[in-house]
Amino acid sequence: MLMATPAPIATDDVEDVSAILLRRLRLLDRVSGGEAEVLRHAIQRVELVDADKVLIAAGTPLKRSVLLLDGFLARYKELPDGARQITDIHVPGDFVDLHGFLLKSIEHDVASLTAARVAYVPHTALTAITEHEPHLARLLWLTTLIDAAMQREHLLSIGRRSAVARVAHLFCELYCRMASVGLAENHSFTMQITQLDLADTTGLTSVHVNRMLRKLRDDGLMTFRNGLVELHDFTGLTEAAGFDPSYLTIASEPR
Amino acid sequence: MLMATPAPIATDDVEDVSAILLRRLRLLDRVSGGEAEVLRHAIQRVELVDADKVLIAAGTPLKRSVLLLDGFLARYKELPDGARQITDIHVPGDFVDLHGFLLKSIEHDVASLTAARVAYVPHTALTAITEHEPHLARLLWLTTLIDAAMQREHLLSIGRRSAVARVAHLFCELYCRMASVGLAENHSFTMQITQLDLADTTGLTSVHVNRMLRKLRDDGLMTFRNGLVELHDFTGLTEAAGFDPSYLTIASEPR
DNA sequence: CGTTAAATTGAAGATCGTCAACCAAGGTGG
DNA sequence: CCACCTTGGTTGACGATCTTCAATTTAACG
Repeated sequence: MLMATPAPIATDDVEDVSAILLRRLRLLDRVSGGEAEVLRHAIQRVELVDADKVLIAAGTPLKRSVLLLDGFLARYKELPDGARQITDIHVPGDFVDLHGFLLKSIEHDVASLTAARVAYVPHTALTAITEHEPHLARLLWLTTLIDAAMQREHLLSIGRRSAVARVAHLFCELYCRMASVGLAENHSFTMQITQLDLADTTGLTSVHVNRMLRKLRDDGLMTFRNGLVELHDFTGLTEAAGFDPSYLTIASEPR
Repeated sequence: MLMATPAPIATDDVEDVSAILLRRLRLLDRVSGGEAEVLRHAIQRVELVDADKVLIAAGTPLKRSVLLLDGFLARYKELPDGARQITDIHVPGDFVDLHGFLLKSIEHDVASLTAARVAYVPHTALTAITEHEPHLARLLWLTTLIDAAMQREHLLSIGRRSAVARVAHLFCELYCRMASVGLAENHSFTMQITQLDLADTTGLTSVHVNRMLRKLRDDGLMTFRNGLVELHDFTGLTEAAGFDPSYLTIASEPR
């Protein structure tokens, strides 16, 4: 993962690039060697992007989709008055705008929250997968459905949870997602995003997020400082959040 | 559609049953005669349900998916304290829990808001479509992606819009969706849901929804009484809502 | 009619936002 | 090398929006 202190990043190791996606898909179902090979060939180019760059502007016609390898991306919508709502925060291994494959253009922006490394998959390759690899196609479809499940949990948070619970819930979810791809352990991970990003995700103001983080810190549940997330009392945090990860961990049955 | 005053409902006209889904899909792309035939055979049973019935409880293993023919269904999540958040309101023609096909079980409940008529599609038929009808499979996938796009707009509403705007936006969206399947015209449609349902959708209380409806009525924008929705000043309402329907009307390109 | 669910309105209070000031850290240029 | 500039974080005071509580009205229905 990208560190606060610069770390060497391989930019063209395609083998490694497909690995994180495979790891993700294999949490959902068996992926055959042939399918893995098809995925490997579908991934075209690797690019580095700085923090706070718009990768995809709403409405742009799309011919390829973005796979996130390192760093954090966000999808968000904006109101005329400038208010921003982040609908999804993406972690490495996420097929960020796979839905753009069939939507042809997306109605929201995609931007980097931190420096990031991404790969591109042309839509022609995805069409071919739906034509010749139905099982793999179902798995890719499934990843977009899990995205939607996370959006629904997000709706529950913003619509019905208190401000503290929203912030706590977000970190519970991010920890689980990071851990599932091997980027978090011991209830800790690094994430160089701002409190304003958290506010735009939780539907709060940065001022209020700051107060809620302070409360969580005072209660000994977690800290978030300098991009380091530490969940000191994970059980207590999940209770404060009303967090139940079942929407993330899908029962493993053949698809 | 189901009326306040009972209307005759055909319960076994399978031809008619596939028609509303076809109409929906044909808004998105060309559907061949062969594909239409496959869909017709995929639809198995038609059932009537009363208002306020849980059709699918969260976590139940699923072997079939629900197609809504008449009336209104909702998908929602609940908090331990009983607070409810509706994530999606479904209108006739919606493939309500198509995502249950690959998720195998869904993490939220599906219930009827009004009396409704539904049809079932077995998952074996859907698997067959992904195996033998890739283009049709892409169209079905696309409908789940449009659901997710509506959820994102919903997130923007709850996270960043004022209470009046949220209510106004919801009715703008429902009108457009009803009109697209021929169930609304002249900026009016019938919908026998309660103000509590609206509250659980918009993340407000029923008391506050009531006040916002009053404001919209006083401003001459719309009325909602006895299940009759009338958008007296649609332009004004879209302005109050910040409504832009582009997330619903997908550019028609081959998929 | 009597009963129930839903809508309506008022009054009071809590949560969260706004405004404003200040601090800390890191980068830049004179 | 250090002033200074920018970005992000922190805190307090105050106010607005929305919730809560409660009472009353309306509508639907046997």
